[in-house]
Amino acid sequence: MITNPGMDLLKADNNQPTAKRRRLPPDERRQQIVDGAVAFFAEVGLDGKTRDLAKHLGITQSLLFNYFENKESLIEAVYAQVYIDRLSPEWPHRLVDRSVPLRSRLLAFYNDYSKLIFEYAWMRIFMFSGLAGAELNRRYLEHLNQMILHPLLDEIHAASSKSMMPDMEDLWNLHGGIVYIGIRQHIYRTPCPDDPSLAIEHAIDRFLQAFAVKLD
Amino acid sequence: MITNPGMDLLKADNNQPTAKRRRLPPDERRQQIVDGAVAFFAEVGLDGKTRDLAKHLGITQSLLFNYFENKESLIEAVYAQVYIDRLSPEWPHRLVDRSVPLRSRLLAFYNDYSKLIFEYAWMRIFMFSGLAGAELNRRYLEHLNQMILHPLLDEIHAASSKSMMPDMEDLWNLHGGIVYIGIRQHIYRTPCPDDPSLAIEHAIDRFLQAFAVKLD
DNA sequence: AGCCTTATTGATCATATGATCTTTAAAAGA
DNA sequence: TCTTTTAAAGATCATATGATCAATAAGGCT
Repeated sequence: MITNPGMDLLKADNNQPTAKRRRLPPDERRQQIVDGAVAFFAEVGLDGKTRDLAKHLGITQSLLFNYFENKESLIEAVYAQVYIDRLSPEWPHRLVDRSVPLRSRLLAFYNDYSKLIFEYAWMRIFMFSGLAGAELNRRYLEHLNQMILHPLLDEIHAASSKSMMPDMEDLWNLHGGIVYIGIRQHIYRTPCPDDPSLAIEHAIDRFLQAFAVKLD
Repeated sequence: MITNPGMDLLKADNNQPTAKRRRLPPDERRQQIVDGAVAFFAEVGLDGKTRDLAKHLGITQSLLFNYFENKESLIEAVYAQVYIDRLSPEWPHRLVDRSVPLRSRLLAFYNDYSKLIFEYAWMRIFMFSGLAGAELNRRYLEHLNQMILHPLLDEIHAASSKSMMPDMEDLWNLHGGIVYIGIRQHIYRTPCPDDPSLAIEHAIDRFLQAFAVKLD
């Protein structure tokens, strides 16, 4: 990586000889550390080293421990920052609002949801913590199951022909096919459509068509 | 974890006071180390410590460096073991064999493929190495794309009605929805069907139905 | 049984890493 | 301007970790 004199801030390898010591209000500094930690751990994983994070932030390593008791509690703060309010509380209601066509509700939800999760930091930290066995992931997925997918299944049942009814596993398949776009993009870094909304729309339409829900 | 006097071999915390030193032929020992390393790194990630691996294997840490120059080359061997021959070379031919109904080919392929990849070590090491940015992953996915998905798209085009033709992104959606079962199972360790073949069958049928391929 | 080869061990090194603590200086108030 | 507070830096510690190497003993051979 070549040192770029124009973009000094937030670069990992900050070669600035004497970056003047800056005093920030504790809350502000703490938030800066958490934001930096989210980006940093999303990049290198939760085993990332505190010295590297500090360099990335342009502060000393010891300062981190002024704001967090230990590395574990720093990662807790990262989790909190990333997981909090991912699932907008209005969706459980909007999804069952039958004054809106089911297809529209599904499209609106997944376009909204994909904007939230198809994000570098979220996608990767979710995967890192999942691999690490974090209870948080299972809680999140259970919450998604209860608050979103289960109500959604009822809605599709209500709208589908009696001969072909989806079960929860079918719905997870729809969900997984959509989420997989984000995995390809941010985990595998493989070529992906810039805008996933068309692929999402097609996936939803195929799903509804299979259960004889009319596409209006 | 309780020490179980019956199952002494391969336990991580091997409390056996004096496990007699055993001499193995180098090839055999090397293979034992690779196998253990696959299981170990799949469990804890590629940042797993060599001392822990050695304990897991019931050998000394220094012995590892007798068989591998350094940790990196050990991980290379793990990659090789896990990635080699995952994609059976006969599939590119079987998938385009039009003497067999398309649906049957798809079902056969994904039932076969899912058996290969819905495996703890494969799934997790693929994800760990993907997150680490390993070039191997992209190469694998590109290979999958060229050898499997692209021919498959042609087959579906040949069998589908002219009005609705899937594109590559649709096919990735089918693929992703299926792979996601393995992710739920082995990455998130979330409740999953014991046998994924029914879910796979349904996903394939929905897909084919959407493109007016007759389900015989 | 005794010897020889070499697989395996145990001790050890250099560096990396999380964490602590004393010292320094930025910014606010008098 | 001087003082005071405390955010931030710098030095340092204890342990962890990848890697090395001389010493040991398992197992084959005569």
